[in-house]
Amino acid sequence: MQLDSLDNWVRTCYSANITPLNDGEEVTLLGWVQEIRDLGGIRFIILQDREGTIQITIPKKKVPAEVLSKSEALQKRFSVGVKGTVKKTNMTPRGVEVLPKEIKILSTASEQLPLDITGKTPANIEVRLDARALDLCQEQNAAAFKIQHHALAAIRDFLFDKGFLEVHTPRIIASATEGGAELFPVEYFGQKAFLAQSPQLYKEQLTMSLEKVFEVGPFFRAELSRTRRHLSEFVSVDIEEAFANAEDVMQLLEQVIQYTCKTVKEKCSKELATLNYKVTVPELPFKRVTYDEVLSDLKKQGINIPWGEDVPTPAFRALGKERGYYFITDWPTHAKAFYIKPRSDRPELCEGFDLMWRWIELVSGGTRIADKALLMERMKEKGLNPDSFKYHLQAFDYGMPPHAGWAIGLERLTMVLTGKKTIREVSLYPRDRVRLTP
RNA sequence: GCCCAGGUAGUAUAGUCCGGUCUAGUAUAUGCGGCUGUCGCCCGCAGGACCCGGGUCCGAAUCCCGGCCUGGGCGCCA
Repeated sequence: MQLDSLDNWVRTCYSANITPLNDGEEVTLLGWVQEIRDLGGIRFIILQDREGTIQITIPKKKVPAEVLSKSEALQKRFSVGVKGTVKKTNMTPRGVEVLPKEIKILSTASEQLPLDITGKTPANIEVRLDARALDLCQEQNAAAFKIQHHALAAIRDFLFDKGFLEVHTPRIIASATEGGAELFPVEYFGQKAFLAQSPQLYKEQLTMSLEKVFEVGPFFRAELSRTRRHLSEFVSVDIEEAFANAEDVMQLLEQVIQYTCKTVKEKCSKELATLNYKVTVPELPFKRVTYDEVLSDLKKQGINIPWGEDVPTPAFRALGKERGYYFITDWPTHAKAFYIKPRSDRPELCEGFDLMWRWIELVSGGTRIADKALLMERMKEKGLNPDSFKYHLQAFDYGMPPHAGWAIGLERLTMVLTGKKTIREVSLYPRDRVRLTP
């Protein structure tokens, strides 16, 4: 097929911006054919762009021959440009349609698409991910990512306002940041290297100069996880703050979450309606529950967790979904990472916390150890060799301030904000144990 | 790594328990034809599928074994 070139055409507006008030105006629309309804003497083309759809109406006997023949050649997903006149009408739900004066066919598409883009026959997530580029052309599938965009923008705005500096730390590292074997090895000019699992050590070091920092970026975990809330590559929103403790950053966190929910509720009403989901703005402060209290609540339900053990997911589920957002504090020291500060009054407990939403761990954080000797001791208790952390440990010789921080799993937060039950739905191109493409 | 469940047209499903008019049904999508106000348009026609290999049996989508692939739960964690 002979394709048209864009030439000097410039979009005058998105489809969604056209209202009956634009009656009689000439518009240039760029987008895609979503649907064609041909009734014989009249043909309706639904043109879609990022912001929505609009009907192009073609009364076959009243349009120029060129427009008629172009419109006959159209198929679903063809990329098109339409120049035409807005007409107010009571024949469409939106109250407007566009009568075309000129149509350009900018690209074509397969006759049989791998997905039903009208959503009449929804495909499974596996099939959708295999054709992700097309899948995202459906409004309800793109909606989650528009919400994610606004959520992240809100988080950034809030942190900037609180004086945080956005930083970038390495993704390629020489040794494990938190120990364990859950790293992806990479070859680095003949040396063995790894993909970073977290910016933890770097952001801590930065508190002694930049004081309040945050980073948004992908991190990598080579865990053989197989759940609806794990990815091998996920986006982390990390902060670290000098001269702060766990309670300080918990207060910051609950404000960030509240502000994000408020922003999403205000700016994404269309997307939330598309997803048929409601975001509620949580009240502050969030409930704080200690590890011991969680254990005793579970005991009342007949679930006995020996003290010191981590709380298994089924137990969290048993606690009920009416809990919403809540903090769990005062974890056993040995259950948390080596850099989490033990309580000075009761060293078997630590100043680490998790922010839960129902049974999902959304955020984890805490006061960090600022004392080098204690940090080395904790490393050894965790079976880590302090020698492999020498570049990190040396920072503690130069005036490491007391500090605290946390990390939000962006995709998990997006699940909470969109009601999606599978994390792969809120990752554009998810990576998990079995999926490496597209 | 452990434990379940499942693989049927482009997509989504029925059928599998208890083998036989299953020549594998339906919806949607696709192609062709018809229709001047549709908006999940409508009507007609057409093509299109039992994951792979082996076994049992007169006969296998259905039962058995092996393989491959996928989903869910656990653990781990964001």
